[in-house]
Amino acid sequence: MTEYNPSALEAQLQAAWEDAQTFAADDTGGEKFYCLAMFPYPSGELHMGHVRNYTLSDSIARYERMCGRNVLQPMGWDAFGLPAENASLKHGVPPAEWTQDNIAKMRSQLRRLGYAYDWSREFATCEASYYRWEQWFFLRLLKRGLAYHREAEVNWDPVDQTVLANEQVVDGRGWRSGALVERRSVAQWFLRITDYAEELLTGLEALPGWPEPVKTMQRNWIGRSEGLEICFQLEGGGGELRAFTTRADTLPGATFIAVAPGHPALSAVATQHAKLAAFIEAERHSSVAEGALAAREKKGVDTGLRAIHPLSGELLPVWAANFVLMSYGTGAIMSVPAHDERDLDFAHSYGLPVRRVVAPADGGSHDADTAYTADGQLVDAGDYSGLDSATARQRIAEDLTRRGAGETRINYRLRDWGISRQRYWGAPVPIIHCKHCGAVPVPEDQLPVQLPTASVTPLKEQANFYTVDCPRCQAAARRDTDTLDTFVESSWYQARFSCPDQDHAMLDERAHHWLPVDQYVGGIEHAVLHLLYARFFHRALRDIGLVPGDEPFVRLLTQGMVLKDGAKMSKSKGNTVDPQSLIERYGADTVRLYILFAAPPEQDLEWSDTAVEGPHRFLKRLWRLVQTQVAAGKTPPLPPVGELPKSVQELYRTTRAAIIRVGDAYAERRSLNVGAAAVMELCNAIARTAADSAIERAVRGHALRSAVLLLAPMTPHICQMLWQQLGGAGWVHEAAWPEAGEELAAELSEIVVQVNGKLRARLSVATDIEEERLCELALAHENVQRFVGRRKPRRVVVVAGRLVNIVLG
RNA sequence: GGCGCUGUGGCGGAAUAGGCAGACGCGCUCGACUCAAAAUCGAGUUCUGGAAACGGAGUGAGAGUUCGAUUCUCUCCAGCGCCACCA
Repeated sequence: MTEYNPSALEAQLQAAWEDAQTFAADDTGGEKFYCLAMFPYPSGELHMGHVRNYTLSDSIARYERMCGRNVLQPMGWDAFGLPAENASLKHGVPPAEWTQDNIAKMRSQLRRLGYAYDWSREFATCEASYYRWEQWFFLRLLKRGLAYHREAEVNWDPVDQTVLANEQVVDGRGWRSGALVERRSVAQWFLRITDYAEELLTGLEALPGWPEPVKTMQRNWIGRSEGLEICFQLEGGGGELRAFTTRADTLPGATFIAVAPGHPALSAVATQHAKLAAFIEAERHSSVAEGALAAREKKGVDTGLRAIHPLSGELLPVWAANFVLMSYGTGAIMSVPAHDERDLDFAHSYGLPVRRVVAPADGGSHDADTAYTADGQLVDAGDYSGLDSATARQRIAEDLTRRGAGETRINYRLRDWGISRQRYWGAPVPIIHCKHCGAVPVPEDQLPVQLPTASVTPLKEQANFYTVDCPRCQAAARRDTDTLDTFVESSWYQARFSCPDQDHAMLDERAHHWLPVDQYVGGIEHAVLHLLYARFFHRALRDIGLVPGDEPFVRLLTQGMVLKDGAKMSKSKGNTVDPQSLIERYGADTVRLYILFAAPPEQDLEWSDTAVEGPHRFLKRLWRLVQTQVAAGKTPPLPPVGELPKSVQELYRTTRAAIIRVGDAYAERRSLNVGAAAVMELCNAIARTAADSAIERAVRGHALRSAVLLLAPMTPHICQMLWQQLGGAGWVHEAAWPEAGEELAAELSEIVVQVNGKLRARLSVATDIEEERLCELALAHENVQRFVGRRKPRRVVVVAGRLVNIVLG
C-alpha cells in the first residue's frame, strides 16, 4: 500500500500543472467566470491571512471550473508603497530590487500552495508597462474635468511625510504609520469622486451579491442627506450667509448663526475685530484631525454680524464657532439649541437663547435641559404651529423657495479623492508645471513618465527628473514631483488582468469579455477604501467605453481575520504562525483544508495548532480508504438504483446528499466549512460500510469517486492522485462536477413523535402510510401513552414524512 | 451618540423554508493493537438524576406570535465592527 507523502506528491503535481499550462484562461471561451482575490502587497512573507484569502478564492475558482465554466484566476502584485522605501533606508537596497526579491519569494510560496493561477497574466504595479496606462488615464480624467489641482487643507502624516486621503485617516491617525494627523495646506491633485456620489450610492442596490455590512459602510461613508439651504441676509445689506439644514422644521427656533472659523465671510470683519482674528488664527493652527474634533470643547466668538431670520425678521447674532466644519455644506449653520445637542451645548457656554418649537407628537413632555432632537409637532412657531415635523419641513421649504430665500439641496459627506503623495516609490504624476501655461499634461507619446530607479532620492530633489521644458511653450518648467496614491493602482488592476500584455492601450476588447469580476474575495478592511475607489474607477472607465457595465465586482466575499489568542496575527504581537513550516509538516492540502474547515469564511478564524491534526487525519483516512478499495481489484460499475440492496442504501443516500450539500456550499453560500464537513461525513459512511460483496464495492467506489471530486477544489493535490488511482482520466480539476444521481425511494421513513412539542418517540413507518394510521401508531406508542394517558388530544399536527405533534389541552 | 453584526457543549462550529439542538472536527475518558511509544482502530463525551429504561433543564436574559422558536417580533444585556461636532 502506498504511503500518503504530501510533500513529494504536491511538488510533483505543481510541476506537472505548470508544464501543462493547465490553468491558462481562454480569452474567447464559453461561459466565463472571473474569480479574483485581492492582490497582495509584496512584503516578502506570506501570512495566514493570505493563505485564507487565496485558498477561498482558489477553491471557488476550481469548483466553477469543474462546473464547466471558463475560469480566469490571475495573480499579481500591488507593488508601490512605503515599506519598500523604508526597507531601502534601513538596508540600503533600492526599492525596485527589494520589491522584486519579495515578489520572487512570495510567488514561490504561493506556488507551494497549489493555487490554480494563470501565471501568464502576472504583473506588478510598479512596472512602467502598468503605470504608464494609469498616467494615461489620469490625463483622460483631467481632460474630462474629473481630475483637478488645487491648494487644499489636507491630512498630513508627519511620520510618513505625506498627504493622506480622508479614507486613510483612522481615528485621527495615519492608517499606516499610526501617527497623529495634522492639518496642512498643500497644492495637490484631486479626483472628482463626488461627481459619482449618487451613482455610487444607488449602485449598491444592484449588488445583491455583496455583504450587507460592506454596503452599509459605503452608504454611511457617502453620507447622503437631503435638506434645505437657507439664505440669511446680513443686517445693513452686508451680503448673505447660506446655511444647510436637514431640519428646516426647526427654523422657527433658530436663535443664532454659527460659521466655521475659516469661513470667507469672516475675513473682512476680522480686520476690525482683534478677538475674532485671534480666534481664527488659533483655529487655523490647531492640528486636531477630524476624528478628534467631537471630543473638543466648543469655543466661539461673536462676530458682531447680525443675520435676519427669514421667517420672523428677527436679528440673529452670527458666531464664529469651532464646531462648524468648513468642508461640509456651506460652512455655516443655523443654530437651534432647543433641538440640537451641539447647538445647545454652545448656547449654554455663551448664554445664547433657547427657543423650543417642536414638542413630542404624542403630547408627552420632554426634559428641558436636553435638546429634543426627534421629529414631533410644532409649537409656538407662528403659521407653522400644529404641523408635524415632516409637513413643516415641506411647507417651510416651499415658502422660502418661493421667496428666493432658500432651495432644497442634497449634500454628501463624501469628499473628492486627494491622490498626490509626497513619496518616492510610486507612479509619477504625468504633469509639467509651467510658469506661463500652468499645469500642462505630459504629451501621450512621452508616456510613461518613468520613475528614476537609479537613485532613491525624493523626486523633488532630483533635478534631472524635474528639470524639463514646457511641452506647450518650451519655456523652462518643472515636473510634478508627487506620485500617485497607491490606491490608484489597485483601483483598476482587475481590469488590466484581462489584457496585461496590451502595449498600445490601457485595455482592449478582452476587458469586455472578462469583466465584471464574478467573484471577488478579500478582507473587510477594504470596505470603504479600495472597494469604493474601484467602483468609482470602473464607472470612469465605463464612461470612456473601456469596460462594460456599472460595477466591477458582482459578488464579494469578505473573509474574516486569522486570529491567535484572540488577536489578529501580527509580527508586533508575536503571535504569527508561519504557513511555510506548517506546509512542510503537513502538506499544502492539509493547510488548505484546515483553513477552510475551521470557520465560516466571513467570520474571524481562531487559530489552533492542535486542530490542524483533524483535517490531516481525515486526508490520511481518505487516502487509506482509496488504497484499500484499489488493492481489492477493479471496482464494479454502479448498478441501477432500484437494484441496490439494503446494506448499501445508506451509503448511496449519504453520497447523494453530500453531492447536493457540498455543491450548494460552494455555489450558493460559499460556506466551505460546511462543505468540508459534509465530505468528512461521507467518508465516515464509507468506512462504516462493508466491502465484501461486489455490490458493496461498487457503491463504495461510487462514494469514493464522489468524495474525491467534491474535495478536489479544496485539496487539489491528493485528489488528483486519488482520482487517478480510482480510474479517473486526466486532470481532476477538469473532471465534471458529480451528478447527484437518482433518488433512492425509501420504504420506511422515520417519524418523530412529539407531545406538546416535546420529543417522546420515534417511529419507523412505511413512507406511504396514511395520516390516520400514523396518528394511531403514534398515540399507541408506549412512551407517548405515558404522557398522554387517558387525556384526549386537543389537536394532532402531522408534517408529512417528518413528525407528529400531539397537543393536549 | 448613530448604524450594523454576533451571542449555541471544555473549544472551533452545524442545523438550507419555523419541525429530532449540538452535524463535522479539536480536546478529553475508556478500550484494542504494541515490550513500549507514535500512528491507527473501536466505544463514549451538553449539563443533570438513573445501573439501565427513561426523565428534568438547555441555543446571552426576559417577553410575544405559534401545535411547535437556535430560526420570526419586541425589550434588555454583553462582545465586536464601522461612522461620528456631517448640521
